[in-house]
Amino acid sequence: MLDYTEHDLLAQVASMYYLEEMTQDAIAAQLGVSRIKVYRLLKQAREEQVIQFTINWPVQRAPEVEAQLCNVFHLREALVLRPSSPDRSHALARVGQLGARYLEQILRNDMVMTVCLGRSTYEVIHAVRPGFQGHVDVVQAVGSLALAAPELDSASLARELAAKLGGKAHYLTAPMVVDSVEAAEMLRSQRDIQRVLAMARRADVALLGVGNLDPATSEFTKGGYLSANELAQIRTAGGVGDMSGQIFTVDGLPYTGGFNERVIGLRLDDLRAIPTVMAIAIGEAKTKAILGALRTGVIDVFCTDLDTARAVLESAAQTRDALSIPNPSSNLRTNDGAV
Amino acid sequence: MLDYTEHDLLAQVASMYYLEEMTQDAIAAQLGVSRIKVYRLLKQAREEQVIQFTINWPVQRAPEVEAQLCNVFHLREALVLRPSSPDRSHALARVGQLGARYLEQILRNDMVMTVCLGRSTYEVIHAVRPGFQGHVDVVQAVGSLALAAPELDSASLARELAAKLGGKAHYLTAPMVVDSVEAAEMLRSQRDIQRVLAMARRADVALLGVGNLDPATSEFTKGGYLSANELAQIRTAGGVGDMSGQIFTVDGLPYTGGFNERVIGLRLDDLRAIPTVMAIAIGEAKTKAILGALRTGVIDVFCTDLDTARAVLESAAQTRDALSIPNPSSNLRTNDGAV
DNA sequence: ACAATGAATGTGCAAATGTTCATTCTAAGT
DNA sequence: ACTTAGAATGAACATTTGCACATTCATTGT
Repeated sequence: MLDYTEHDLLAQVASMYYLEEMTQDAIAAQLGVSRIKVYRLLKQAREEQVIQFTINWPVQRAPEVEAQLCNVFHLREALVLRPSSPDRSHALARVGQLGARYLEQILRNDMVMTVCLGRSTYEVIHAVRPGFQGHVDVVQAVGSLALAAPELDSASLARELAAKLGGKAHYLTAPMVVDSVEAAEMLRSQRDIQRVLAMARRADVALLGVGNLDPATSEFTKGGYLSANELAQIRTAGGVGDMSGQIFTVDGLPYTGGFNERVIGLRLDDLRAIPTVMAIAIGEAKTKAILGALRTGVIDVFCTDLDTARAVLESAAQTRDALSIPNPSSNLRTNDGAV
Repeated sequence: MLDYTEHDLLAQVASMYYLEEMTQDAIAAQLGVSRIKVYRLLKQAREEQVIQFTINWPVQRAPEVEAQLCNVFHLREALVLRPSSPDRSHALARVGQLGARYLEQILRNDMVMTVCLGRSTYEVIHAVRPGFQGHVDVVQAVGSLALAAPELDSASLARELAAKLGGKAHYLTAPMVVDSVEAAEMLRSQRDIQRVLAMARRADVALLGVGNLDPATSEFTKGGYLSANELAQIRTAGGVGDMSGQIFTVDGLPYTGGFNERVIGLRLDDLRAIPTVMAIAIGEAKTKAILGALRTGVIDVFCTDLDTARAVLESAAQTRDALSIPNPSSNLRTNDGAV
């Protein structure tokens, strides 16, 4: 961590350069240091996120679709980004920003958050702006995964978010998945882990991504915890996606094929008890996974883009038709999502 | 205002330059435009605040002093910045940031804000980050002043803030001060002005600076509405400062020498009726003005730095001693500030 | 005491950026 | 159709920035 005077100097220099638009030479002269030093301070300021660049994407939301999602899946809030540019490269970053703004608005001093892992979660956390008034502690919701991209791990995410929210990070010092149920139980009985899990359960807000068990992209396979084969088996047995490492079926029921028990982290029931669970996911490839996730009844606030939202609603309607529930008006509260 | 595709382009370019750290040449090549165009888009992106630089100052507050201020002046909240660097040049910017974060936290969708003019107000508004979830309309609390720095005028401040909060700005199309009471009444009876003033009175949140009637720096003299002489007279007659153009005495009573009636804007009584009035002021030169301001009972939330806070508390204690109120423990609610 | 290691600082140059001015395009008026 | 004001563009140049490398400074081990 950065100590007060260092941090203050970085802030000072960054402010002069980026806000007052002074040249590095001018700053150097005023502070009585060499220009190259100013250059290095600026570099450090960016690295340490003492200065943050926030892009204000033009956000257009889709209130009709948001209302539909809320009705069909009993959500408290849905945030649907209406995309414009054909270029989809920034879609996740923009949805992340949408989620981050929502988060910023609901957080209050002394709340506790819990986060899991993944790119969606990362994007939200990254888009949260520092300078929060007050302190929010952040607890890891699941164990750590040896990932290709270490910044996407739940531990680093917890750290980054805690730094932005002026609170402490609490780490779950365990792997996300272990080899046997016994090993998992053993770990869970450890004092440290018990304490952190208990804290996570009492969190005010949880932030989750939805994984879709795709052998090509799943963090499970990348981390070496599941082979492509095992994943395929799980999918055959009805698993469609996961949140916080907990796999569920397309009906939103926990997967019973014996994987979830080996995960060290919050269970779906734990999540359901958290007052505000916010989930982010985009991509039509994730349609089934998202459908299952929304039906678990875990999610209170869901954040996505228009294409995904439409695909999910479409898919939900089809399933409903297949179950021959008559006339499912989107204005009536149906019971699909409840568990 | 910026239309969607323009805004999107600016965001795109800004993201490539500041986040992905591409050179202007590379961006130009990828988008198929000239480098110079990219340069201009970047410039525009900064001007329009499509990209924003947020400095993460290590903010240290002074809770003891905050509590004292709250007690002595019956404030709902006091925000006191504990300064570190001997360099005071950034003090106002940082106090502004402190105020802005507080604002961001209390604002809710569909609220209405009202703002006056001045550098302090400007700093707060400038530090408010765009991307607010929802809409907040902003109403001018006082008429416009022909200022040296037009960006400090209430009309431009209202515009900037409204843009950031995704709402409409409502302008009070009148000068701040007119030559006679009759002229003022005439103006106030105009439909337009009546409407806007009524709206300002019903605002949920007001943002004010505290002026100290210093001939050298007062916006009144700069705007040509008061000569240095007149100002001196007002000070002799007991006026110590102003908020929203309304002058008050060190006891927090409205100044009765006949200036306030010529101002087109919210009166102190109007302000007192607004649920949340936030005021910002720093500088030991403003001690007396701030003391009077706090005693008007108008202010709910006060934002300043440590030196100023101490000076004001000191000054308040002296006045109390002079009035020989015994044993003014700071833990007891005294009655100084009430009007 | 003396080398050795590594962090902090400075130099010089190539690359990137900002600015000015002339030119081209656009569109509205006569 | 021609003119003209004003915006958008681009070329050329001055300034600023980033970086590789050299140097100094402090610290630790022998």
